[in-house]
Amino acid sequence: MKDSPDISRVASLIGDPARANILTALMSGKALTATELAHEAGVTLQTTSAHLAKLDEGGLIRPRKEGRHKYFTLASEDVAHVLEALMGLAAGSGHLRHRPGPRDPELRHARVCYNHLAGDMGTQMYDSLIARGLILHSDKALNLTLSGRDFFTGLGIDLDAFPASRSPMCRDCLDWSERRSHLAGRLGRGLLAHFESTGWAQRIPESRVIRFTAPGKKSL
Amino acid sequence: MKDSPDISRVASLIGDPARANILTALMSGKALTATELAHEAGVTLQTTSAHLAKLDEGGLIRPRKEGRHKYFTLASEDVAHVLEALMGLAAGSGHLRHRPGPRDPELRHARVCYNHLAGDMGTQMYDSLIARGLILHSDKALNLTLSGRDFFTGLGIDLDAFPASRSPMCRDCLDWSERRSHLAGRLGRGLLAHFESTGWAQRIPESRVIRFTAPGKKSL
DNA sequence: AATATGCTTCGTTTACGGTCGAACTATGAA
DNA sequence: TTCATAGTTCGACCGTAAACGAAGCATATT
Repeated sequence: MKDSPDISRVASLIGDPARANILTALMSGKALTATELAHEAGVTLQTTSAHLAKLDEGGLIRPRKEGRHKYFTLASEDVAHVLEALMGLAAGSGHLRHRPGPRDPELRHARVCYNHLAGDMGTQMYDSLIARGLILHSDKALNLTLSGRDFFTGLGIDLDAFPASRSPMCRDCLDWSERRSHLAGRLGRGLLAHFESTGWAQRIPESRVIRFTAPGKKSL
Repeated sequence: MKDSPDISRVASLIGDPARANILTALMSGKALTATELAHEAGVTLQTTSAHLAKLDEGGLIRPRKEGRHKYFTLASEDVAHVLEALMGLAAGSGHLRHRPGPRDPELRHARVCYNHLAGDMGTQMYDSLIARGLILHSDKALNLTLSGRDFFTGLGIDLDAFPASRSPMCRDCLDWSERRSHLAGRLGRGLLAHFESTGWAQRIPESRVIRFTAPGKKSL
């Protein structure tokens, strides 16, 4: 009767509106403080503190103390993956009670999904990388090819400089808006960081929208 | 402030223990009646009826009236995908309060995940199919190759006989136990059905365990 | 030291939702 | 028709947890 992992614990954590807002805000990949998250969630700091404690205890977020601030990030890419999948369901199954405001088309076009590029631009880039043989779907997961390695180093991206965390180099993540894969993983994060540092793209503050500049559009 | 789809609605639906049990039971892919689900969930029929109404209203399950019975199934593969992803989080993030009972290793070895094969056997089969060039990762998704088409028809599986639903022919779905991809989609369902009809495998009643017979093990 | 800022803990209130008993509807069997 | 089984609806109860005010720590800044 109790054979599968206990879904309801995690799901009920995400199920509270305030906590869902917190997690959605953290999908940007930026580390946010408790007060910032309180503002995002629309509740006071006290209740936010309680929520953050529960999310931490549930393993969904990871705290980091820095001076008198406490920064929070999502605990892993798996969490981000689950959240995107849930957004897909929520967007599909009616109940999209956010009327398509002015920023919505921009969100579908290009947005940040836990520090990598998502939306229409994200899936286009993913397709292009596959078509040019720079990344490859091997047995189990996505892998970087040799020519891909050359390509990215030629672009001025130092692949070995990435922190050697346990997260894979390449990973696919599916969009709730496009319902197709885009590139995640260390390479996905590195690419977006590169776009920003070269001025090809910039994040719009207080949202997940990414806007590409004119020179940035020629990269495809 | 309200730019992404509303996650909390869906998540809170899954967040209730009784409903989570119901959804987990439906992961077997079999259509179950309200009373069966009530038994699964451990609550009375009245409350189950309320839960089922909410799950239906939320678009997670789909009812089907058959005589005086009412059968329920998951609404789509996307729902199953989200549930598996949640199981992955729940299994990873501590709190696996189901002590590894006798059936647990069997579950990790081979189980049914919304009518297709999952677990160790599932990912092995997936890898083997890819390695032999029978299915291919193209731009966006998984595709059946021509040689794959021949192979399966040679095996006695009539691909065109599958109901031409909107769900894709091939699809990858990731395991909570193996943390790797296995084959889903119409082909995945068809293969498992084929295994059962030829006597290579059989489902263990009242669980998601699949047990392979001796002749079935030679198929790899 | 003194003050300010960021966050946590405590205690209380409040409200929402899960639960079941009992009565009602619907479909099938005798 | 009558009885039985499957499911729904209603109403009331109850528990839990979300929310905030107020006070308590902790880490800066002056």
